[in-house]
Amino acid sequence: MGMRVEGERTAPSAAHGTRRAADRRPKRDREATERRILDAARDLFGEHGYDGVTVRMIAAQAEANVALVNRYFGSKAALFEEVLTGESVIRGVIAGDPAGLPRRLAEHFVRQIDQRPTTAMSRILDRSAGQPEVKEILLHYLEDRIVQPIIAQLDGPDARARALLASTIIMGGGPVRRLFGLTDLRAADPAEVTDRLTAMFTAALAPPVRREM
Amino acid sequence: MGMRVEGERTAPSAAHGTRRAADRRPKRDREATERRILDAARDLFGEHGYDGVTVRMIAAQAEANVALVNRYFGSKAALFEEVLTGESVIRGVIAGDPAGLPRRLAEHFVRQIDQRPTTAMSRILDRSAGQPEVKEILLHYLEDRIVQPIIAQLDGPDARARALLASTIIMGGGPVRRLFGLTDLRAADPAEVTDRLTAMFTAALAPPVRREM
DNA sequence: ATCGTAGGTAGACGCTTGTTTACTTGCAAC
DNA sequence: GTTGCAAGTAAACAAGCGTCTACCTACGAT
Repeated sequence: MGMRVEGERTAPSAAHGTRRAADRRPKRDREATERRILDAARDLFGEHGYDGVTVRMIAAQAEANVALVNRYFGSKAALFEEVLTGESVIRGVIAGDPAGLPRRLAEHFVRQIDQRPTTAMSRILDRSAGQPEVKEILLHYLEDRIVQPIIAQLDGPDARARALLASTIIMGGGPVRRLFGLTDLRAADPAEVTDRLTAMFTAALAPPVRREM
Repeated sequence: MGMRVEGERTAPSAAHGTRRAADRRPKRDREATERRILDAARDLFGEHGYDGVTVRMIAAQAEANVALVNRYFGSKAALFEEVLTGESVIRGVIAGDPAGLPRRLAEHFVRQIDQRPTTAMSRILDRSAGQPEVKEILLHYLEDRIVQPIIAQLDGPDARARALLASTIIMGGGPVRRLFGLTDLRAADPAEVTDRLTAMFTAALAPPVRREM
């Protein structure tokens, strides 16, 4: 329980002041500790969201002292921001030819259903929008990483509104997955689900058809 | 600020033990107090979600004492459940002919964008799934009020998966609205947005087309 | 008038949160 | 060795949380 594990540090981290020897791995390695904290934070924030995670949980999973979280990262919110800016999987999904964007988004969605350890990102989004202290952080992330890149690929009017409709699907996936579990969605044919989602994203993003009234 | 408002009670509440006179409105009216607490809870839970609301906030908005919240409703979670079971707007939206279901859902979505004091429900859903104590409450609500009614209207295989995809849109609306505000979505033509959402819901819910492989 | 009781209140309980303050300890240079 | 300093630790901080207990007080019945 309260025992401290000595082994299994991850990397030499050869930048401890004036370190010269190659394999020297000190028992006290700030860089490695920071990395363990960051990894634990990414893992836990992805699983439970901002409010669902305490700094003590992070410290425990990182096998580090509670005080180090704030000492190295300033505050819980700053650590959250650091985790967020480190994530950039969705960027590669959005980039590409505009015509294939709906299908790429759909495949990304399905991919998150299939593989168990999902990219922490989309799971962070839903449950973390509570406190005003992180709302701004989240807003910036979504704006820069999702909405604006999508808008850049859209032609025609109301590009922003269309991008927000697509974001609705993206952000709704988290709560649904978390509440209902993945088994129900996994039960269906993946190709079928992908086609459906592609159609949904297309409906959200496609240029407006001319309407007579 | 700390002053107590005497007037503006809402109803006579003619069931206070052996009350006989019609218009007698006591300064101490448990029924009215319960109603004020319930209204405040519905309002605040809808605005900030379960975790974002404290019983002290509820008591303050209801102009009631903090202890009364637990005395009358048992606990914060129980009050939350009461609020949830009292909401049933979405039920009327889902009921009707199956062919028009996507459009009814879309119109419901747009309606929530347009009118400012939205039905508290959909705004409660997103931010409230944190603690296990409410997860089950939420799950039951969504299952009984949304997923199962939708499934009942669907033909063909994978009805549950299709209903969950539609739920994704429904549940994604909350976070998007809360984070990005409504102005961006309101800026677009409502009829256009409704058409888009109808297409999105249709793509999620329609019976599968036969696929050759 | 008075009295019982239900409605309402103030305050504290125990707990958890994020954060900070002293303190100890390992490690490397001298 | 001894010393200096960064890394790490334990314990407390103030604030906020949901909840509960002991106490007032208004009001209908007597």
